[in-house]
Amino acid sequence: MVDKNSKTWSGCPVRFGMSQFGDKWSFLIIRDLMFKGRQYYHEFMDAGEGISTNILANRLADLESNGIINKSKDPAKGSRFIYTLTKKGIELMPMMLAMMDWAEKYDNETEVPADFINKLRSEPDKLQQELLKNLPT
Amino acid sequence: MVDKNSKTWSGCPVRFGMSQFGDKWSFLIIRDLMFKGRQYYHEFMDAGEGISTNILANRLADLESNGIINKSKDPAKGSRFIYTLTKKGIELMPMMLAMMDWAEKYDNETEVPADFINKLRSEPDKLQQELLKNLPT
DNA sequence: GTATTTTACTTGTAAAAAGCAAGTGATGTG
DNA sequence: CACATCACTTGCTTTTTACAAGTAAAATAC
Repeated sequence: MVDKNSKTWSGCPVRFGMSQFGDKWSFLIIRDLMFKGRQYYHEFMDAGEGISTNILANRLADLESNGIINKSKDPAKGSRFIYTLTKKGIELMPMMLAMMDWAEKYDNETEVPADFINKLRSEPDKLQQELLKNLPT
Repeated sequence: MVDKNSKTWSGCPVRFGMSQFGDKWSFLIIRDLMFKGRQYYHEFMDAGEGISTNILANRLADLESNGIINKSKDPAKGSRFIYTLTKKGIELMPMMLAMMDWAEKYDNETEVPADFINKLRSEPDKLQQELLKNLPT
């Protein structure tokens, strides 16, 4: 029996994962950081998903609090912040790629480029290395 | 721009995935079916997670509607139903295993057996075959 | 054949979370 | 100094989740 009102839901990996990043907006933020090159609050806002400003702010705070993303002042422009994935966040990549692999099979209207999927299935480690290289640090 | 009020959120794999199974209770149901050998409504209720009956009923209906699980009458006892993963549901296993792999690193209180994790990392395909063999059909 | 139990829910309501629109404050620019 | 940019906060509404009680179909006991 777990105390479902506690925050971390330790013990079971699925339950723990859900408590750390397990709602759709968090998944989409991680997607944007990991694959879309987005790193500013306004870029998440402008991703076209329809998120509300208070929800975005809240999710970014949760992800930072859980150690999945890092928030720092933009040295070039002090009025904005740069969000990046931490090591803990970057290590979600295998799970994200597995989700994309699955979704490509079952979404009739997927927009994932065919060569991305081909590479994901034929050379997964190489694709992951390339994606990791593209991440800002 | 997507219509976030529509149900399927096609196009982006992460968004699509979230629309198909993307809330914590759905993940926990899939976990129970995939790894815990649970297949009846009362078994999900008794898993000790604290889910409400209307939420469980609603999530099972959604997962069935999305083609991820199958619901059928128990031939041995007509007053109950058997839930099983469909092919579409079973193919979520790589993602679930990747989530478990990640969680084992970051949950200080994980209860996953060490030999399960060792096998997941040293012989992932073999572990998956064994898990698949254990699933009811 | 009837009463009771089992199993899977449904219903009504309260609490919590999500979402909307407007507003605020720190920082930058002209 | 006025205005723009950027990242939120606030107050309120709507939706979802959770709680507790109730219902119906099927099985079991007698």
